[in-house]
Amino acid sequence: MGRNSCCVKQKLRKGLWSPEEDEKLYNYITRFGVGCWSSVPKLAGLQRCGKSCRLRWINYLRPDLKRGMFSQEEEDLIINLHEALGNRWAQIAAQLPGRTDNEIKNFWNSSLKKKLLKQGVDPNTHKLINDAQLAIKDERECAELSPLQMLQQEGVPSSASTAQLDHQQTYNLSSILCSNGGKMEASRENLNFSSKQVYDPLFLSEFQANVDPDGFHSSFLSHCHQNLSRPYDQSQRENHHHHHHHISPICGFNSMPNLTNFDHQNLAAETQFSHHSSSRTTKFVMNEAKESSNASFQQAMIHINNNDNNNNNVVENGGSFSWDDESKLDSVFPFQFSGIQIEERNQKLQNQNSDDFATYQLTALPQNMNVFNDHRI
DNA sequence: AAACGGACCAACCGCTCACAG
DNA sequence: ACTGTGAGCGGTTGGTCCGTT
Repeated sequence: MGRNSCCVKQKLRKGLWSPEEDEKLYNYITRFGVGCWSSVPKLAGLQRCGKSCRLRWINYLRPDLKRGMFSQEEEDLIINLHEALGNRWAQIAAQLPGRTDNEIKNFWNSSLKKKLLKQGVDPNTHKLINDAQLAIKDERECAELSPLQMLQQEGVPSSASTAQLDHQQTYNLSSILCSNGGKMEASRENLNFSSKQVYDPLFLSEFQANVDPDGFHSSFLSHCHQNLSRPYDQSQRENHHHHHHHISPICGFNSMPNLTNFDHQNLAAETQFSHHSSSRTTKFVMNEAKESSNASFQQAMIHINNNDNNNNNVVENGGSFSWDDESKLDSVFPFQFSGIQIEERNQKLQNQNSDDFATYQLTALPQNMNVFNDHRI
């Protein structure tokens, strides 16, 4: 007998969110921020559990969400990060502003996995399917071969399409290449990540800090209100369709995401939280590795950097990464600190020698609950 | 036209972790 | 040290759409 979920226990609503529910949650969060998720549904007038509200906000309502198809750059980054991090979707998502872990996870399971398999790459190990045999081979021999030679040796026809070969070479470089020591391969197992749970100290507190004093993102809401008259089913269907074709024509509370680019850009500019969270999380990951002086992790990151350099110049210093150069840390990932975030970081650096972004809390905003008491739905 | 199966994705579930008391 | 609670994460499920037979 499994235990009942919180929703069952409290006889709360489950399933898809209605536009009205979305509107309530959106209005509430934009006005008051998130104090404690478990109290949000009550205060927002929703028959949902806090968990469900949190998920809805993170995966759908957050105004900084990017929608539509994953770009080639994003796709490459996901594959590279997955190779280094495994199924740590939240950490992967932290490097892709505007994307949620759920979105990336779904994309991976429904698309990328198959894509890699088609290319003869095991999506779990990121090695060529035949690499089980390859692993048994003398590592020294492996170190002496170029990736291309190895692919050829493994029976990958030299007539394989250039694109495919390039892809394989790129994504399997760290798997195939053996460094001089023969033990520098970046794999999930030897990354030796801290088992400590990594919270992306998300947008929430930052969002709260950026909420319009009037309590509304007027551009977003006015746009939404214009569209609220759309029949739910109709808009849902249309959106589903459009989502597949990567067009976000309207903005309303439907059960599919549909922020327009215009809205997204405006709101992202206002709030900036995903960049913030990305940087923090990146810092955390970096510091974890830095502190553990784990060469494999560093190698993994360099590997990612090198690939990114090859692909789209995301990183500046892939070949000569140095942990000691704090200023370079920020350039390792494309999402920079900005504004208040820099101030915050500098303070941190001053206060505690720059080494502890992991200690950032997801600061629950309105500790003064009177704010909530004044709120009537 | 109906049935079927696959793809996609939002949402749920159960677990772990952090933290306060 | 222990316990309860809330937050967050990753795996999984279930609903919907669409293409094929």
